[in-house]
Amino acid sequence: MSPKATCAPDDLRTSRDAVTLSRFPPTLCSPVKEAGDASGPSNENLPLKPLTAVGGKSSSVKHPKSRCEQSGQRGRRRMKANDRERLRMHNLNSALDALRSILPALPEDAKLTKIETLRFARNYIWALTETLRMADQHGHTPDYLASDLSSPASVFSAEWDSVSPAEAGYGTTDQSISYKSVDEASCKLFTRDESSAFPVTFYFKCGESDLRNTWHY
DNA sequence: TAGGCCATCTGGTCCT
DNA sequence: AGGACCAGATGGCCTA
Repeated sequence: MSPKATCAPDDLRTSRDAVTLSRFPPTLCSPVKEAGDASGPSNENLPLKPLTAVGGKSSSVKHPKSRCEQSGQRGRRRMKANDRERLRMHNLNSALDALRSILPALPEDAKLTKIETLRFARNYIWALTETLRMADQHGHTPDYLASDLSSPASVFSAEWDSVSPAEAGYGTTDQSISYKSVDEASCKLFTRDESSAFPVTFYFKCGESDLRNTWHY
């Protein structure tokens, strides 16, 4: 984006020290009403974390006079902007949590980081798409999965378990996940149909590498 | 203790 | 004018 400006007005100029000294819990500088007003229509049930020290998670920092305490329109605008930004990031984190929830479950205490979640999701979607493609090649694509294979977004993992064998007319398609580490996991997809091309095991990666260059089964 | 991750503040830019 | 989005900066927490 744009380079940072270095010519802010004196009253708002941000030296490192100034920024540091300005950080303290929003509760101390943001009227409750304003924090609520900053929310959009979908924020009421957003579980806001306890307000913490600015720039950190502890409340043990001192709270010297900061920009937040400035009076005047500019200070109020900045406070409202901070509230909106905080809310925006909370919404972003909620979306990431929702994404984590539909990815194969991780072992306890192995929550994916943000970047790992995005990379894992990308590779997982790709692997599922490959699975469908292979099943299609072997003539084992149930109707309910025979959607447009070029559109991975139309495939939801929940669907694997959502149709009974009788409904689908095929062996049950299922998956089991095992993790070698947070960075690498294998996903075994199989059916009970003996003649099927399954089981197939995909190796997922959460790291930087492109799954399409490294995957195997 | 260093490094990774995270939440938050902040100012700039773009859009409505 | 105000809101959304973005990236830089900063400090706290956690772990190897």
